[in-house]
Amino acid sequence: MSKRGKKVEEAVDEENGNAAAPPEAKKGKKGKEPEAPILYEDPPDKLTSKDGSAANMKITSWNVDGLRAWVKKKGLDWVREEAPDVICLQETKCAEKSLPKEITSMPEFPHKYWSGSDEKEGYSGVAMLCKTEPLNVTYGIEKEEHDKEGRVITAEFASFFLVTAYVPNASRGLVRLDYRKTWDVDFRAYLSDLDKRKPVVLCGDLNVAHQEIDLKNAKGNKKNAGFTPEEREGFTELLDAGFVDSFRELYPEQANAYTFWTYMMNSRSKNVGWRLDYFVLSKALLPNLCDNKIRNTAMGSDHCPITLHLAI
Amino acid sequence: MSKRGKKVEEAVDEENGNAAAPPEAKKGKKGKEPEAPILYEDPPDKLTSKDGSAANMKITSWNVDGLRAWVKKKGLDWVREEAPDVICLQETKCAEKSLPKEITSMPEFPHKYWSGSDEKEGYSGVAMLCKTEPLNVTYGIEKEEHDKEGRVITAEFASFFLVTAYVPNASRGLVRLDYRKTWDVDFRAYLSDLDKRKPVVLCGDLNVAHQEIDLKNAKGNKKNAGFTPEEREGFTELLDAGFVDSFRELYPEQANAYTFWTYMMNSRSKNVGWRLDYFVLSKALLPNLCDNKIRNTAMGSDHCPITLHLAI
DNA sequence: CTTTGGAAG
DNA sequence: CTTCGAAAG
Repeated sequence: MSKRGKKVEEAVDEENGNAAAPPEAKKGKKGKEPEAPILYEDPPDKLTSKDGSAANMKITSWNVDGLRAWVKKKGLDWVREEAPDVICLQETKCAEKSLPKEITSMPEFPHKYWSGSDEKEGYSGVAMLCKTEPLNVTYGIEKEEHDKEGRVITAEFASFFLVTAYVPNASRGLVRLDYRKTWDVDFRAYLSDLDKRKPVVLCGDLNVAHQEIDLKNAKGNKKNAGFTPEEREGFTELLDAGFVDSFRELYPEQANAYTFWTYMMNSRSKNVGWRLDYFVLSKALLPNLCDNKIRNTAMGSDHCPITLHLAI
Repeated sequence: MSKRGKKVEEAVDEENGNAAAPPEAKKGKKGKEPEAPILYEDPPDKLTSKDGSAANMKITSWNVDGLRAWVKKKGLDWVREEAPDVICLQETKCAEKSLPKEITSMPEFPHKYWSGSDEKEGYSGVAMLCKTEPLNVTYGIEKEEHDKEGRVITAEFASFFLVTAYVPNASRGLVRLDYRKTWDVDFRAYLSDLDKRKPVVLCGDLNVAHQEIDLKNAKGNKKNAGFTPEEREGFTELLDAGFVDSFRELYPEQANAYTFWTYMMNSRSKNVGWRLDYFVLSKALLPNLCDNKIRNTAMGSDHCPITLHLAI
């Protein structure tokens, strides 16, 4: 009577999902060859920019995959320890009135901004918590059709715009890839417009692994959400518009550095992951870039947090 | 954006639900008077019948409110300790193919019978596990319209029929009370027919508290599922058809003896409960009745198990 | 309050 | 595998 045997679910993942099951993992199941996982250890924080200026702005971004569950799993303790100036959260999946008071009352961040899905409760949603008050805060990307799912918050600071985004997933079977393409065009236009006014820091779950180096199983995922040519091209076009992927800028050859691992098939313990979370900077900010950390030991979500150090 | 603030839910319970919030509980909230709960301690098992015969048949019934969760909460450890000859389970909410192997492989009960809902997965469902093989086992009550929700299993033994039932809940707002009345009529006819052939032991969640003594908050629940005049009358009519409520037969004045406590409002710790689970016997079995225990210290569900001792 | 299957990731 | 809201109790 059950409609979801284990085998059925795994089959779906392998065909359509972004589960990232590598050939090795599948072999391991049948032929019994565990294969030692290739882990990634993030190096110590570099706290100076290229020209030697000291980092003085720390921004963290984390797709929490359900704010309430993440709070229960002590996500906020980690944030307190990390102590960024701004913490950006994606996939909060929580209406404002249902927010746990552990976070709404957090004194470390007196300035808190929330955006949730208008329609589906418990879907999407982003947040930005700041130590110091931004000059201005806006929601969405100024396009009606994109601004009903709580995906973008923009904060204006003295010398830059900070944009946090939860980019639409193209979904199983790529049923939402067409919409995603439209989003990519419009989002890029939005960022380019901002960039004309002040340099931009974009952070969040951009739901794409840009190059083969950015996920474990490139070969098997070319037709899966997050690694289609269309999504990858979208990211390339964003960079071509005058932005840089700060992690890749700093570590051009670093493989096995991921920010997301599906909960399925023990992917995280095997480091079968994807780099989906980014700090993308206006080129004008390159001199201010100190480091882009991947905090892959922080638990509480299927994504890990990333942290940007700027000297600004 | 959220549609379920705490206040809204409680209001629903108080108006329509069988939440059994007593006036005291409500007062306690506002006026701060905790009120010491009146607990019930089940007496030691009596293992002889009225005429002095020794108990030799032990039957346990438990509404597990989700077999899989109940197994995780060590319900089977309790069953092993109790060691009945037959264990009857209600609200298994589990298709046969999804049963945990901890129970399907249980060697103590080589003879296992399952009945699940044909339509809604994870809804209703009953089971009967036996040490010795019944002469015959049937499912349902021989009425098409009632037999699609996995509510009844009947096992024929040498000297009696054992019927386990999960009687339909009249539901919030009594939306299913009309159906329940039909059920009560047809179920009674089914039991009477069986009774013509051999005496009957009926056990399970009959989803009615018969008299005021059978729940904490009689006054407040007269319009709520489980204590409407119609449901109570249905039970009376069953007794009038030649059956006895074995617990009440043995303990006619015993108040505060309940088998169900809503998970809401800490009802169990306050013993704000209902007696919804019964062993109902054909009158012919009265000489065989030794005891009807209420195992209210057994945890793992919002119901507790009950155990019948027969000398037969 | 807690369980379940279903949508989504 | 895990989140969430929905239906049900």
